[in-house]
Amino acid sequence: MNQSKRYLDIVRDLRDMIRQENIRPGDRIPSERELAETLQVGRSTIREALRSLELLGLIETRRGEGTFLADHRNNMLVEVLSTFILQDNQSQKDVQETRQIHELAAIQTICNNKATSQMAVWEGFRIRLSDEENGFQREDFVRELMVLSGNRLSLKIWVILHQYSGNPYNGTVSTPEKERLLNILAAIGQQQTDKAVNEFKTWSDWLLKERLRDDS
Amino acid sequence: MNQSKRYLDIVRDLRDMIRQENIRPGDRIPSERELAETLQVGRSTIREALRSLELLGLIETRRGEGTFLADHRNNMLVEVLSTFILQDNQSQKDVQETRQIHELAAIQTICNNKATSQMAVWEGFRIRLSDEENGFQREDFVRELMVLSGNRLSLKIWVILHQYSGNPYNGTVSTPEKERLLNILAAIGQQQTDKAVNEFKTWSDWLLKERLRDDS
DNA sequence: TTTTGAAAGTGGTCTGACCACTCATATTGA
DNA sequence: TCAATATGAGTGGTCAGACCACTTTCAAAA
Repeated sequence: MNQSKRYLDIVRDLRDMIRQENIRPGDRIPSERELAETLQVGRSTIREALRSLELLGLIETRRGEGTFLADHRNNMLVEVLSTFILQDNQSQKDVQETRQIHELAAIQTICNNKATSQMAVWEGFRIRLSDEENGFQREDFVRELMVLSGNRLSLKIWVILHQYSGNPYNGTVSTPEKERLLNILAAIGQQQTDKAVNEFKTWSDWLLKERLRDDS
Repeated sequence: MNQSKRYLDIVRDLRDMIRQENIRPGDRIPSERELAETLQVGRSTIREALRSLELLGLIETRRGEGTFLADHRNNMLVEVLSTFILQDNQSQKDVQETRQIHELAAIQTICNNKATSQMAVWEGFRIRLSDEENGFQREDFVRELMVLSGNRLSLKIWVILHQYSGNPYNGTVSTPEKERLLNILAAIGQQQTDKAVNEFKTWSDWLLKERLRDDS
């Protein structure tokens, strides 16, 4: 009777359609008008369903082209949720802490895995650090850690938190920092997990303190 | 130039409005027509934004009554996402991993803090575990960990991931589990951080494996 | 006083109309 | 012939207006 929320049915129908026709990420799904015709509902109802799925990052729409099943690797779910979740108390401390949680977990994962701990990219960082000329971007290093940890969700969350943190790794390393970073890189290469984690934490905490001092 | 997606702006506007006017969960937000008038957009655009937020479980609409800010208990989000996203093993793995990252960080924080590690609530868990009659809900324990870690952002992320994970801690502990948990509780009480973390990880991993076996 | 029912307000849906944009194709110009 | 251009079909983005179904309110009727 009161089956309110027809757009929810549409969401279901879409899911089934995607399943049945084996539509894969990146593929195009029928146009809004076509779906409205097929499912016998108004176009606005179709759009409500599609917009919902879009906000969830499940589909992607391109004006003039069509609607596509999204590669959920880049979904905005986390972003949307964060903007809502972080509304009340802008507890910067929580954000910083949580960001670091993900970073430490990443470096731990990397150390515990022989393949990732021995990657050439670390040697590359070492060289760039030793090169006096070359400005070493902190963020490149940390982002590499997050990427190589292999956890895409964690990476996505980190990116958001990193932005919220006011890009704490922005800028190039100072001379006293270089030694610290070389230590971390060495620990990674030798799979000394605890040492790498601790050194990183020390560096990260120190950096944060510096930044606070600069602001005031 | 024209940034498409007006409804995304609406989402932002709504967030700001909710924040500014201090609208709390359960409170009513302006009607669709009112919002359309205020924000100078068509009602259908407003609806697209609202429907998106509804699917996320952030608002709740009742025909004839209005739209309300939701309590964060809605699990439609989980249902929809699990049917769309979680088919992918890698994603599933990422979610589980990320959830555990937050849990391990929480238990570590608790152990490192004398106040939280000595709280009476742990003694309460010990008693409940020893009591044969009393069914011990795993989830109560883990949620307590997350809450007492003091990081509200981490807690909120965890709640979401926990739902995504298919409530891995659902149910009561079996007899062989009790010893494991008692060990964890003991380690917490004695502030043996590493031990607590490792024991917890072992338990969590074991639980996950059990669950996978049950499913197949 | 209690009951009833009409009115106002709200979300749910549909229709039809434009607009802005993309892309494939036809047309034009060299 | 070939390249540049114009055009038209198709698509998502948005709007306005119209009903419908439902809830609440409150004044009129019993």
